[in-house]
Amino acid sequence: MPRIGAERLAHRKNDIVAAARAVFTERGYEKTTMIDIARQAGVSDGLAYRYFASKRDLLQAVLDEFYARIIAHNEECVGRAIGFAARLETLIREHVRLLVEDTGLVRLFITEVRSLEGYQGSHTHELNRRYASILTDILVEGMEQGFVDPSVDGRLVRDMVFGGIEHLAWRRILSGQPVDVEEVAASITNLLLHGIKSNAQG
Amino acid sequence: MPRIGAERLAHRKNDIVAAARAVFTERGYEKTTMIDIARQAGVSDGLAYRYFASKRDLLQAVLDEFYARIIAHNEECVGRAIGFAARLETLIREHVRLLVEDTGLVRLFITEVRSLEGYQGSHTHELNRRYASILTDILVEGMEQGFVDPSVDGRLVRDMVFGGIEHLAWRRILSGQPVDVEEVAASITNLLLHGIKSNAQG
Amino acid sequence: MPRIGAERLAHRKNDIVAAARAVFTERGYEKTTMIDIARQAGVSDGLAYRYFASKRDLLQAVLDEFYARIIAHNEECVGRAIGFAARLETLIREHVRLLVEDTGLVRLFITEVRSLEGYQGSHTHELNRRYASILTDILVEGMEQGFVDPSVDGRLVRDMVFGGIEHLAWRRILSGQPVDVEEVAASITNLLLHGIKSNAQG
Amino acid sequence: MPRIGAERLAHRKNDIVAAARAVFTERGYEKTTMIDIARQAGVSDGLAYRYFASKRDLLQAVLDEFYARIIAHNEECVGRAIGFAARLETLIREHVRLLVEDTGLVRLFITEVRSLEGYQGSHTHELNRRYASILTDILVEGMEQGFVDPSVDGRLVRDMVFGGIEHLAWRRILSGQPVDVEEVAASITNLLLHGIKSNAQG
DNA sequence: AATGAATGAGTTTTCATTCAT
DNA sequence: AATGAATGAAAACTCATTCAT
Repeated sequence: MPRIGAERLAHRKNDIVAAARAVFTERGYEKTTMIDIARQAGVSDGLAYRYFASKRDLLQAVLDEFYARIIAHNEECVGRAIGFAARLETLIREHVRLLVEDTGLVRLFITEVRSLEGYQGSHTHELNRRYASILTDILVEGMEQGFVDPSVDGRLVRDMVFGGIEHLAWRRILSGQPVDVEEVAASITNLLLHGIKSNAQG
Repeated sequence: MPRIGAERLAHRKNDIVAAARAVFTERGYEKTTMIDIARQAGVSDGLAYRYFASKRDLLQAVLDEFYARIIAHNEECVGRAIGFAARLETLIREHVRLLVEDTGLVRLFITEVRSLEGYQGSHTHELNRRYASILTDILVEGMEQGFVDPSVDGRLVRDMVFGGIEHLAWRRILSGQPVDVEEVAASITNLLLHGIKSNAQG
Repeated sequence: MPRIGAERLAHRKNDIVAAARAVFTERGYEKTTMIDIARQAGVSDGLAYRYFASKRDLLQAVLDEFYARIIAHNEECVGRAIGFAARLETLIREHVRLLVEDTGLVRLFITEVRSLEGYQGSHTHELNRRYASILTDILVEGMEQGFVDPSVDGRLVRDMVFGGIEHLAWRRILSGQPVDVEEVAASITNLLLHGIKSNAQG
Repeated sequence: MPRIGAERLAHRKNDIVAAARAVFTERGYEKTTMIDIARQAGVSDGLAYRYFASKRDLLQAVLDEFYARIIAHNEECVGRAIGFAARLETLIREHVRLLVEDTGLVRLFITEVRSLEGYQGSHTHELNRRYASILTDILVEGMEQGFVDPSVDGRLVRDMVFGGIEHLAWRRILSGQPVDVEEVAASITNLLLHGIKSNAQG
């Protein structure tokens, strides 16, 4: 007599992950209790353990879901853009948007994911790799088409783009100033393409 | 008649701060216990409380000491360099060196300092501001001398430099690959100055 | 679907309060630990915190329960007695009985309740007031009926009765001598009514 | 080379007892730390242990000194009064004064002395006995001279007087109202002598 | 499947007491 | 005699996790 189908089960599980995301991003991993999460999900704390073996696993699920979502989103956006410059700016724009709209999740990611034991080789690491490859692919294509200087180190660009935007997002968060996503993305793209050097001097 | 002078006292205090730095950077703030720190310092846990009123205070001390050290170091290095490009590369180089040599501390800083209650307007915030101004000053000077395009947003550059190097350091740490500080600094400086665009296309 | 009903819940809570009463009265508030109480109640220390937010709260609960019990008991006994003298003696008798049977609780009350922060205006204060008013009401009635000298200060009488019995109870406890409640109550009532002065001299 | 004589030694000891009295009475025994006491006495915390083997011993010393003082004071005052009624009122007056002026010490006494292990047969118990005997002696004398009804139980009177005044003092402390020592003493004496019964009815 | 009562190890912090100097 | 650094044994309280119902 299966009264509750796989559908309902998955639904419950999603509820719990959603609740965990909400509380983790608000309070941070350490300061969040399983009861906080359960209450937020409208279930008992015991039930969470039916779906997730530990608090850590729940974090993993939140992070994976986040990654999957942004990879899908950004891949799609970039796929729709045509040409090197447009693709690059699109990715930068969507990444800025992400950081600005999902700061809590990003912070959670940054502070926790890297301390996840066995990160190397983990599913999360693989997702991370895939996310990064969106940019890498754009750069490789750009190089092949002659838009990008062949001496440029793709990994360095990746660090500057993702690290720089992260830093920017935090600074804005702290100061409370709103961010104009389009404008900031344009500026970053421009900076990345041409650097800071004055043409007069160059 | 204190037989144990202020010297020994300060020494002990330094021992405890050093131990705290070591353990905090290895395990993170939340996962570190006062007993861990005390044991590392070779003292009892009770003694740590003679010098620091709380675990939080100890973190503050670690962070402040760190900031003071790097500000002094980088200001001095930059001060010795002559000319815009040299100054910029010097700062980037020293920042890379810092992140690579002190990754744990940087991570601690990033994950904890920003969640410090009352960060805005705090002593730490002021130190942060001062550290950032080293780069800002270089850029302003560079603009005045015509090396930097006037349309460049200094804060954006700051984000790209500090955020990018941070990201780079982390990636290297995770992968365990060694970093050639001089080479990486040169690459970053070059990237920052000229961007990624191919001259052939530009 | 809670399988363990409110009944069981209340039962547990009562167990813990009872255990707290036992240990507090034996060892005093400060010297009692939550583990002492939990062990006495046959539960873990963590569980006590499910029911009471703090050790202080547990004390409050013990005190309130005590007060409620004695107010109900004494009001009922006094209500059944007819006439001023009988009412007065009844209250004195029941108060003596209380002190003799519940000395530990009374001591707890005396030593702790008065140092309770925010005692003034608290629920406990209100209960205290109500307990005191049982005697006050008897005295007022006695005055109206001409049994009590109008110049008598009711509050003073209250102090003599409650304070005196308290003192007596303690002395007896220390010496370990049994107390004949009826006899002592009669003596106190007599003393209170007529004073110590010899009629021969009066 | 005895540089510091017994005199200075005794002086130090007195300083420490005085400091202990001040802090104990203000904060209570449990909440007072040895460092509080040492600081108040202007000495190091280690030194206190040269004079007193433990915190408990220090409490004992404070209590003994207090007892010795009030016994001497009250015995002297009572000794100067002439006649039963005057002696009785004098003792009551001085006891009220004591409670009102030294509330902290009295509270300390009440809350701590009775939990002193081995109170029975202790020096403090002996002092207590002696203090009580001041009143007993007055009553015995009063009986012999026909002022006091022979059926009166001296111990009961003692309880009413000491317990009653204690209760009164606390009530006043809590309410913050000032106490007119002379007036209150007169009222209590009157109540004790004549009781509350209306003459009209008696 | 679902609950939430129950556990107990772990955390920060305090403080009486000791002892090298 | 005097100091105060140092200890370590608690204590209050929290929370991930388990399990009877």
